[in-house]
Amino acid sequence: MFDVFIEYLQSKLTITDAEVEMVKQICRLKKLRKKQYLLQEGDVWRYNAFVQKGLLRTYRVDNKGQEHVIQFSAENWWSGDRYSYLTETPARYNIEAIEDCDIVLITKVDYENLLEAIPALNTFVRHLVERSFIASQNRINADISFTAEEKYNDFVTTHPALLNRIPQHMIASYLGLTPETLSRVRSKR
Amino acid sequence: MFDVFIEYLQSKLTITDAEVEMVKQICRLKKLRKKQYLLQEGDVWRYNAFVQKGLLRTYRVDNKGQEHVIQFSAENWWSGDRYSYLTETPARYNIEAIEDCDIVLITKVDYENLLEAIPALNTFVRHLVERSFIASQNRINADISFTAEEKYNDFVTTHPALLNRIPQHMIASYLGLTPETLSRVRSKR
DNA sequence: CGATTCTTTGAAAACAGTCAATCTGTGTGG
DNA sequence: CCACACAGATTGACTGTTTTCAAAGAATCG
Repeated sequence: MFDVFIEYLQSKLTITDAEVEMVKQICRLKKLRKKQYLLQEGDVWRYNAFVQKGLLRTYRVDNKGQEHVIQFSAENWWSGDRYSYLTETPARYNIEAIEDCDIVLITKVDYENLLEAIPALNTFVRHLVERSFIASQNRINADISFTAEEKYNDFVTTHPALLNRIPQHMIASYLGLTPETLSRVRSKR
Repeated sequence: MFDVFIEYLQSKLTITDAEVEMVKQICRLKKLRKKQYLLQEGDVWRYNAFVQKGLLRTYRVDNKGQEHVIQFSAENWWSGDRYSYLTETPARYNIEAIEDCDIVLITKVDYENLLEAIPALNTFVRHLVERSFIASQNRINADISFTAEEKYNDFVTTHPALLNRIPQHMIASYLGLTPETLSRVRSKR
């Protein structure tokens, strides 16, 4: 049931059988069909979510009704609204399944306790978040300095595996472009 | 000598006198005059840097020779090239003093050992990096969905204290705009 | 299949960038 | 202390890229 998640942990750090048992105790599995929501704007996000299977998109709706994709989360990656989680305020993001998904959910309290109980996991998560931060900075760099064409080329080389699983207009949104512009960029290659 | 840093730690977490001593042992102070560099592209970044006083800018030079500001770091904040630090490869960023600075440096080995020795610090740093990540996502959101005017207004409300300490052309660069465009945006307010 | 969603294409408009010149303010050295 | 140099900011005219609006083609899914 949580096999993918447990294997992920074992591949990333040394963890005893007892600790694996602790983890399993606090995990909950959530299945999502395509187009269903893991989180909707206005709800408070109270979990840490690990994607065992499938693909999610996190997006925000601006005051003109336009959607902007903030993140994609595929298998073996994490999802959630960290700001809502941290402050326990209503989420400004929506998280929707692009494909049928298997998600592991751990509540905030269980998660924080778990990390205190397993120092190696605490350190692993710290390093994980640091790498996420590095990835964010790379994306910021692309956003502020690349042309439309460069943004797309960068996406293709950085996320080749996602390319054929995500509708083009969502990639456009992720890159801060209109679908029409992305279509034209692609036709020029 | 490290007073500001120690006070910062004490304000953020509970820490014993012995632990404070440990911290002091591994700290090194670096003073920078305005326009001096903390890190230059090509060098490997091997520290964690805490700004006690002053203001730094982290920027990258693109293949057309154009500078792009990735981050500003003022007092009571951290600086560094996390990617170079993590991978021990030559930095792609430059970090330059906008004002005279007092910087606390801790080497990678000392830092990692310290965090293992003080679990509360490990958790604090994890939360710190998580908040940095949230801030990055907010900036990405602005980059992909705001107009020039909205980007500047957002900067003004998010970083009011920095506004008068940073030359306008650097703010423009941070926002992904040309100095001319930012000047025109400002004249319209 | 039929309906819906997604992608492409075209033409016009808006926005931001470029280039060049001028203006402003600041700091330095004589 | 003044004059000058220099960096930074502003302004104008123009260019170019991206967006917008609209419509027509694909592709996908029930």
